[in-house]
Amino acid sequence: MVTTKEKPKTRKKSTKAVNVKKSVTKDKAFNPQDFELKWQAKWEADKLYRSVIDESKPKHYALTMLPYPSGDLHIGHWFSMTPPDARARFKRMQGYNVLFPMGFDAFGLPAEGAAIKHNIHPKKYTYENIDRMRKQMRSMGAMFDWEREAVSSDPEYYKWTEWFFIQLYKHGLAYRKKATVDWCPKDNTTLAREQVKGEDRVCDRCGTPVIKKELEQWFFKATKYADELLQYEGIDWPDFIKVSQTNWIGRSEGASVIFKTAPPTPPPFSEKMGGDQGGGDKIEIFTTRPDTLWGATFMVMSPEHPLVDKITTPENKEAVSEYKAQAEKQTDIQREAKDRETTGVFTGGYAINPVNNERIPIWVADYVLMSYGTGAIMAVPAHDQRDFEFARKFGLKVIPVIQPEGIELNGETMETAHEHEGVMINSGPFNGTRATNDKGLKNPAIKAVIEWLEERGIGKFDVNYRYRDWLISRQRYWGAPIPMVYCETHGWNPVPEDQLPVLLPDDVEWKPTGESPLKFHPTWKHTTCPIGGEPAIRETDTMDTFMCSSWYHLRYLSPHYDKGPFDDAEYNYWMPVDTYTGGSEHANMHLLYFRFFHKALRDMGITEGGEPVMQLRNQGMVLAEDNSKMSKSRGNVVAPDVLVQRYGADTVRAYLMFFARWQQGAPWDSHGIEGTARWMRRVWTLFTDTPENRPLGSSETLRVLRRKVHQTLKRVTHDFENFEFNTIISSLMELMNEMYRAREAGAVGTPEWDEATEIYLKMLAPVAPHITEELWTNHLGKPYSIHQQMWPQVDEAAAKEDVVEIPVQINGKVRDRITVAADASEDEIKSAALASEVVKKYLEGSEPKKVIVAQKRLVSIVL
RNA sequence: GGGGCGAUGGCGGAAUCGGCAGACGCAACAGACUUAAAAUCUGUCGGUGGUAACACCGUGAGGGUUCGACCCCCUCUCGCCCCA
Repeated sequence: MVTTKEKPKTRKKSTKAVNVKKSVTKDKAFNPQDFELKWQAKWEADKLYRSVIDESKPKHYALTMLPYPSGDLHIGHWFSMTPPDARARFKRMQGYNVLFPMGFDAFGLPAEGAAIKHNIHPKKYTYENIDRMRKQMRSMGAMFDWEREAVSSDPEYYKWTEWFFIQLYKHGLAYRKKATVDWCPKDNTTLAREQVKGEDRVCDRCGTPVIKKELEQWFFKATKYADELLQYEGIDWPDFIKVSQTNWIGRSEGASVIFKTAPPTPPPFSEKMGGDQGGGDKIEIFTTRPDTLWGATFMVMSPEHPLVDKITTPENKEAVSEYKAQAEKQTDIQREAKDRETTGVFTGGYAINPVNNERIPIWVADYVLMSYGTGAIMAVPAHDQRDFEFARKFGLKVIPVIQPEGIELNGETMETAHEHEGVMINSGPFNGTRATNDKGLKNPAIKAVIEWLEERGIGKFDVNYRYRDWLISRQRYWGAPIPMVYCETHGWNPVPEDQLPVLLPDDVEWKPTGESPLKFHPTWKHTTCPIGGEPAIRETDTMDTFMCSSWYHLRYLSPHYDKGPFDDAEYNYWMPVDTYTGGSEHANMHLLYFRFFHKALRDMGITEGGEPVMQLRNQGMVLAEDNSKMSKSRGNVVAPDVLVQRYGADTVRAYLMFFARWQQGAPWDSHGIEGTARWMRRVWTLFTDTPENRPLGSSETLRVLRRKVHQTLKRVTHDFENFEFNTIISSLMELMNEMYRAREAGAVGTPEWDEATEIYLKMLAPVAPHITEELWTNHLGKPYSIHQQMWPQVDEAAAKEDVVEIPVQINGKVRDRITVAADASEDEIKSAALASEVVKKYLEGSEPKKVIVAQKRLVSIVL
């Protein structure tokens, strides 16, 4: 059947709901305080959320980043935990055996800060905070399995953190090295590269600019996994996290080339020119542009480069050592700042460019950092802007070797470096070779030069990474001790595993001296060598807390297990993590350490599989109402406790799912929650307040109701799966409005109504666990607990519309709407459209040029 | 400077595949109920013009592809994040 609607009336559904007389069977008013605590207590007593291995069910490990016990749960914690809790509950109703654990990342600096500032012991501070936060978390009504709670500062936890360190050490993945490292002068500790942020090179934790220090520290060999960490096959992670990690690892292809130092001064009458009267020391450099080797007119070494002193000639000694001294004092900010003046000094030494045997001067400049590459570079001023500026400032030669099309570069007069494609010139055998803009071996010029270098044994293909090994030592007290012992005779050795854990002593003074507080403990550090029994000294630094959080997902599996870090049976059942949720600020820190750690464990035979987490999703941030960041210091933190007291946990949970796109976040809106609270009240009323003496609803009413129920179910199921929490709530609001209409139209008492109420509560249960349990168990009289019910099945036939309204466009503008049966064919739709009065008017008797029926959703007529 | 993400009413956002832009909610306004207020209920709510029917404009700006673009392509502006 096909009909034409005469008028494209307003599309708004007529909501002329009668302002019906109020009901009679009025239950008590909606008051979440009446039942939220009651149900929380019952669920806990009944162990409703206890997750135990059940081979008969598919498992789902839903992990959410564990919090630092800062003292009070803020709205951001709720935002990061309750929507994933709802999703975990949804998964459970779908028949999965769900593990959704919680714990505390309890070591770390703030506890020590509190110790120094308020003279509270870090342990006391931490555990009091944990107690408070545990209580606050219980008010969320989340399905955390508290019997699996893990606290990283418990000896039964950090025993295994230490154990992992020893395993890494034994497998050559942990090593001690003297290096120039980043030091935060405020937190008085070294930091890993990842923990130094931004242009200003500031400490990730406190925002203080870092300085460089030469220190002997413990590192993990994360770079061993650089290439593997670049592989993301088989894991469903957001692109921006993968891009961020890829950039962080910073793989670049190029060549390492050996330059040799030349004799300091060419002896004027030597017969052995180019021979080995002095000089001949190898200087290895890495370059991503071996195609520009012929244009290398000087070299630059980092002031810390070990060869600097050797090559510096007596006349330049003073200038060089002065320069080195001032460079040492500079922070990274100063050394790497873009706008600062180029500085450097000539060493008096020369190197031989191995491709053309040119003698080129060696300079020292602090823009070359020892920590990047090899600490020395070849400078090609014609094709690198920084080298170009350096050459111009100090009057060094500029030789173009890549000629761009149509322009002739002149080394004397050019004003900027030419960093792009062209044809090779002044490059001996390579003249005329085309260099493209491609990087690495994809660039034919680079590929050809590398082959040539390899044939001659003066260089080879090489890959350089930005990524550094993970510096794990922290000069702080409140962390897991590094279980290593040093003795004069046997050097560094791990504490025997049967002596673990190395316990953190309680009686320590926390003076911010820049040295580890454990160093000043009168007895703690003194021990005996595990090899020879001689007096020995313990490592007094503690581990980076990111070490603790690299394996917490494994401790949840069996938090009290004492024969290993985790119970294999639990591991085999639950791992890997199916869904991991948390903030994206950890892209290059925790999330990278986490992946590295898992790969290392795999190679040590401790676990299987190289990836800990299959699916990762990141929530956005809840900002303050004025769009600024929420922080204690600004005093704009929204406290969930107050909201729970006022609206109930269900409303707070629902509002957090509704008020923003979860993966994006938004500024907080304290008015907005009223709308969600109103919705909850209306749901309550819908179920508890039945209007009487309504004539039984028509079959049309019931069909419309049933259709909406199943359409909503379909949508909600899809949206839970895809973390689209806001539209779950809006669909449920829509369905409730429809149910109010159906109720007024007499649907109550029909099987359709009963189905609607049942499905409604099941869909709402993951979002609002308390109100749904109350309505399900006490008002509908269904068997406890709603949280053990199965997720309903969509009845596709019921969800289908039987008539559809199709807009008709004429020359791209909607001019009419026709109503056709949902199963009308395209031809039927087409003739219905052409039969429309409005269309006829526009056609004025002529034939349309073109009529397109688009997927039975729209008709487009071109005149 | 490089990379990523984003920009839709007063606000948060919706539009599942290139096919009715603005669902759902907040705020606002009007009305019902009330001695009054709150709560609740009803209605209006992108802009311009018009009593109205309706017309035109409208998804950061400009261009392109297409019967048709919030969606795809190019250029630009702004904002946030990461890296230099």
